[in-house]
Amino acid sequence: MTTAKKRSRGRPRKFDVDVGVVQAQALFAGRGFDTVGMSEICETLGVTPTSLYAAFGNKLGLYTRAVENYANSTGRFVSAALAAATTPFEVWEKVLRASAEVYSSGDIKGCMVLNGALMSQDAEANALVAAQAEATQAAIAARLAELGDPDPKESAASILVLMRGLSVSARTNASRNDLDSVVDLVLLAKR
Amino acid sequence: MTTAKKRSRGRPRKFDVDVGVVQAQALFAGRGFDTVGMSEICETLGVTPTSLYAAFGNKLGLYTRAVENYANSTGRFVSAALAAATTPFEVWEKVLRASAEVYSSGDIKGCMVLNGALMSQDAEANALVAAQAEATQAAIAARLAELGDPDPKESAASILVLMRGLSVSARTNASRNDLDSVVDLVLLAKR
DNA sequence: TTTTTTTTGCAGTGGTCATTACATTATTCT
DNA sequence: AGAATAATGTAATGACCACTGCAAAAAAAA
Repeated sequence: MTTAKKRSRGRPRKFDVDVGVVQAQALFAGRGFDTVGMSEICETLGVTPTSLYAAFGNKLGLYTRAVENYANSTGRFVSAALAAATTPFEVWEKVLRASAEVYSSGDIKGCMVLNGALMSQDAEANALVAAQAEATQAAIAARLAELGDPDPKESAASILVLMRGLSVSARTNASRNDLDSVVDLVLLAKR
Repeated sequence: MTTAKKRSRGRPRKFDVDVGVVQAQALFAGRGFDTVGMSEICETLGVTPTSLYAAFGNKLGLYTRAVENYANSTGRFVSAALAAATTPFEVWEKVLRASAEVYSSGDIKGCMVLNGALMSQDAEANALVAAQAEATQAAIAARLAELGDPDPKESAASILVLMRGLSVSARTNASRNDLDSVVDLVLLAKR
């Protein structure tokens, strides 16, 4: 669903907006909202502040695009896991296993949304990622309910607590094996 | 072990350094290293920048004192739990239950050390809390080894992943009950 | 009382932050 | 060609950042 680039009136853009969002996403995912400077983003994208603001409005606008893009790319693994699960247990299994894998792979560790909630003092930026996390939790609860879980809301809340642990640990120091061990342990209890 | 306040030469301090550390700790614990400004700390303590820098050197010096103070007060619950445990299972039980309780009580949710690692871009501040977290993990591993755990290092790593999940969740949105549910689940597996 | 030591208050340092005014340039529509 | 539109580059904006120079003030030591 890459945006169709139809030429409109006026001077053409020097840079690709979608590519810019992806580059900004990488910066924000790595260090959160506050500590990534607009000047740094400008350097990375090879664009002047004027152009950046013309394209995204302000920093929060760009961050919003970045979070949306994350949810629609990397973050898709959750809904994929939910779709693949055929029992409540499989929801736990597939979501947590995928989390451990996704969060510990690549050069930026952890989840942009879950980690982002801790990394900012900006109220609006926090609200953005908080809403995203809540939506994910709600989706998990809905799927669990569909599959007959007796207490889908509590289960979904627990899964999110565990995902946060995996995400933050991946970012700080934990190995892939450390994450898998925790998942194994939890699944042992749910079996 | 409150520092004995012996009068030395020179003009006396207008503020109590130990009290200042506690107040600064509250600010840092709530929002991390970067986003708490020295000017804000000055206002809170009722002190000018000059006095603050005379007392603590620089921002990192004050943060260091704050983290140390946290480790020696709130953070003591871990070593207390370790001392009370008489089996490897009890290490899991007492550490995780105490974590859920401590992290969800008070007005500042979560652990200053575990959350702090995510909240800063400053390399030295990060190294400080990372070292503190590693020390805690090592202490858990040592106690597990003492009590005959077959793989104390992996167990300690898992416990820290779970503690991070509890801490971050407490800070973002989770209820006490959400945290307890996860602990119950894990203990079920370890039983 | 005078000297020494330490902290204080005031006012600023250079630097970085997100954001923008202004004029210019490149494109499409008429 | 000429008007309309939307991007561009240059250069700056005020606000805030951690941090400090300097002189006055308050205590102990001489």
